[in-house]
Amino acid sequence: METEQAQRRSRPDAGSSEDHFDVFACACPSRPTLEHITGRWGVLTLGGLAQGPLRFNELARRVDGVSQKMLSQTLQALERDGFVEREVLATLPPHVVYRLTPVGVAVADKLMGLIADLEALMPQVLDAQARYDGREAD
Amino acid sequence: METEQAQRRSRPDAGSSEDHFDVFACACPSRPTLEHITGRWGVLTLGGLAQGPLRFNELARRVDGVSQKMLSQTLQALERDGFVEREVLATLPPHVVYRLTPVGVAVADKLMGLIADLEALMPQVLDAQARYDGREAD
DNA sequence: CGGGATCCGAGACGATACTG
DNA sequence: CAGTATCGTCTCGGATCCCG
Repeated sequence: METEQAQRRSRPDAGSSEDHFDVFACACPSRPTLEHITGRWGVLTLGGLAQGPLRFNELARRVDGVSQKMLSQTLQALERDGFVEREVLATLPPHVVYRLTPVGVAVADKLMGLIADLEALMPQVLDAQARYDGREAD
Repeated sequence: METEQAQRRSRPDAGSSEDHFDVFACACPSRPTLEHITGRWGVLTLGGLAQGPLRFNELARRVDGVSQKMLSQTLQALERDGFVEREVLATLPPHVVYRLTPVGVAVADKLMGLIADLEALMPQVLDAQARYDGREAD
C-alpha cells in the first residue's frame, strides 16, 4: 500500500508502465543499488577503477583505508549490479583483475565529476564548518 | 607518514601547494564530507531539496523511509558543511524551512544527474543481478 | 510542528588468522 | 596474491518519549 503513494510523487503521466524507477521510494529496487554506488566504499572503489583496470591489492592500495573484507564485499555488490567485471588470470600466483563495465563507466564518470566538484568546493566547506562550530563560542 | 603516499597518487606536478584535496586519502577532510553527501540519507535529502525549499515534515515525506532522527541528523551535517540553510519562521506552530545554498545546489545538481542516470540504467542492473544470481544454479 | 534525548537491536566495519 | 571465516567493536538507525 505504501508503495503506490511513493510512485506518484507528482508525476501525473505515470501509471501506464512501471519502468519508472524512483530512488525516493523506499521499496524501489534502485534504492539498494544507489546505496552500493554511493556507499562509503562504493564511491571510492568505482572511482579507483575509473582510471583503468586494477588488481585486488592495487585497488586496496589506492582506496586508502579500506580493509580486504570491505573491498571484496563492495566489489561483489558492484559486480552483481553489473558495474564491475572480474577476470581471473590462471597464473601463479593467481591474479584477479577488476574493470568497469560500460554501465559502470557511466556511473563512475558521474561520481568522478561529483568528487572533482566536491574537492574544488572543499575550501568553502571547511569555511562553513568553521563558522558553524564557532557560532557556539559567541 | 601515510598521508604523503596518498597525496601523490600519480600527480607529478602536485606538491607546490597543499590545496589539492583527495578523497582517496583517508586522512583528507573531504572524506567525511563526501560521506555526508553520498551517505544513505544525504543523497536523498539533497535530492529532495533540489526542487525547492521544504519544511521538515515535507522533506521527511518526500524522502520515503527516513526517520525524524536520521533526517535531522543528516540535515545538521549538511548544514555544518554549508550545503543546506535553515530558516526558522517564528510562527505558531513554528515552521522550519530548509533550502540548498549555492554550494549545495552545485552538489545536488550532480547528485540528481547521477540518480537520473542510475534510474535509466536500472533495467540493465536488474538484468545483471538476475544473471549473477542465476549463475549459481548452473 | 520541529526537533532533542534515550534506549536498544542490527548490521557495518576492522583486525587477525587461515586457505588455495 | 586474492580472498574467506571468525570475532569483537562500534556506529547506524529505528522506536519511543518528551519538550518548546
